[in-house]
Amino acid sequence: MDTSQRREQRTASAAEERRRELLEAADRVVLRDGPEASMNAIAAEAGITKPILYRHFGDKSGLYRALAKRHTDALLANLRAALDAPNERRDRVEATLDAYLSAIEARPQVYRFLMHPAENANAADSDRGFDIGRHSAPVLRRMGEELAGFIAERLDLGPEGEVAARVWGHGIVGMMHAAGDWWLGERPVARDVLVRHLADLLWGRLAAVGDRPGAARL
Amino acid sequence: MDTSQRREQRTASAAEERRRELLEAADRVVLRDGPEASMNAIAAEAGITKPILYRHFGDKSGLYRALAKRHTDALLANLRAALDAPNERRDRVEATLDAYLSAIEARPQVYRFLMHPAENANAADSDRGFDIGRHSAPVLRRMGEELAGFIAERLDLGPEGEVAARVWGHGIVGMMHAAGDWWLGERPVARDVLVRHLADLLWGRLAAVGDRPGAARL
DNA sequence: CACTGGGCGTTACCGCAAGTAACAAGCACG
DNA sequence: CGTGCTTGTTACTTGCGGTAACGCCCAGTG
Repeated sequence: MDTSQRREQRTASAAEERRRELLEAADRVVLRDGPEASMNAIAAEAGITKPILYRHFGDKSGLYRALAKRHTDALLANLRAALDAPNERRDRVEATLDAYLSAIEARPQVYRFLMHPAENANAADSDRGFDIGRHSAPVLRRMGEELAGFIAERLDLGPEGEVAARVWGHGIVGMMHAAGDWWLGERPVARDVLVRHLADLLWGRLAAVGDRPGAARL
Repeated sequence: MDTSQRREQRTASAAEERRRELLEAADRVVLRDGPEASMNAIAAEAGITKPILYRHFGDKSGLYRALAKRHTDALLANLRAALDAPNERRDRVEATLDAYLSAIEARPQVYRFLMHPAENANAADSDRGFDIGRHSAPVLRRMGEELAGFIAERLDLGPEGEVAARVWGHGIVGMMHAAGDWWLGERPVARDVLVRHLADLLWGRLAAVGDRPGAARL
């Protein structure tokens, strides 16, 4: 069936094109109204109605996952570039922190969408309520895994190196995220100051610094 | 109006008692069904109907905030105790990490409830969608602030000490949270191993460790 | 040419959860 | 007794995610 194959290809590529358009419409709405945007609103922005969205993405979390993937891919590319530069280790760490913080500072709406926790579509947990764990946003998981792989590959951590790298990867990402979230809300200092303090923390200053002179109680 | 005062006091204390009962019923339901429990289910568990819940707590996020406060208070008390012990700094840090991880390991349902992000009742953001920042769960914010205060009080961080302490407080809490969340999901190692790796990270091992021997590209 | 199948699109609906209005009963106090 | 407050109810509205059932168009086929 030659003709039918061609037909399939053509319709398939057209469908993908359509899907991209729908994603872009969804992106506009989500960046305007936040993650609580309704499917109706997204469909309206795309000039269509709900059932089409559902045909393309299954359900809302499917749409949001597709949307999050795009932004996450872009962000990860930035971070990888910063982490992979041929500098001193400290410089690379600072550059990576700065890249992340620049991203969330420049596009807080994207940040908000990526962190909002409505994209948890696990299939095999219905019989028992045991979907504990996995509360960080997928973007954080991916960043953590990525960084873990990088650490395991580049650093000599000896035995237990695999586990240590994973702990460090997720831990460092969590540190960056929490500090960034706090900073984004209050904005008490300039970005480079924040970066320096975080790098200091990672560089062991917590262990090196002395007790406070006047601290009577301890 | 002596009698009316007494009456007020009595009814007030009775209302508080009732409120406690309602909170305990809500707690049972939430720990059984997860944070997506419906107000109907909670009311049923308490043996009443919805409007009474709304009279007591305003709305669902009010109820959840009251519920979260209890658990957060308890958790913070534990952490404070671990952090305040008269040991070496490293021992105290490890004890605190272990206290947190023990808590989330022992009662993952509580953890799940505390981390779920449905308790965001900000009042002054309706005109513009600018409630960016503040995506971590309130429990993380509180832990971060608490730790920041502790650090600022005990450690001699020189100038910029206030800011540095806040960055570190939120950063360390975020590190602990992210690593704990990952660990709780996969459970690849025992708790004390995780604690050691996290403490190593805080103690600057990231800076101290060498490049991997076979790492050609760099 | 008539015809038929499948993708695009619609309207109209279901179920469910948050939140509210309006009303009923117990009970202390004047 | 009756008045007012708290506790409680039923029954509703609104808004969302998700779906069923149907119309349209148009490429290929006999």
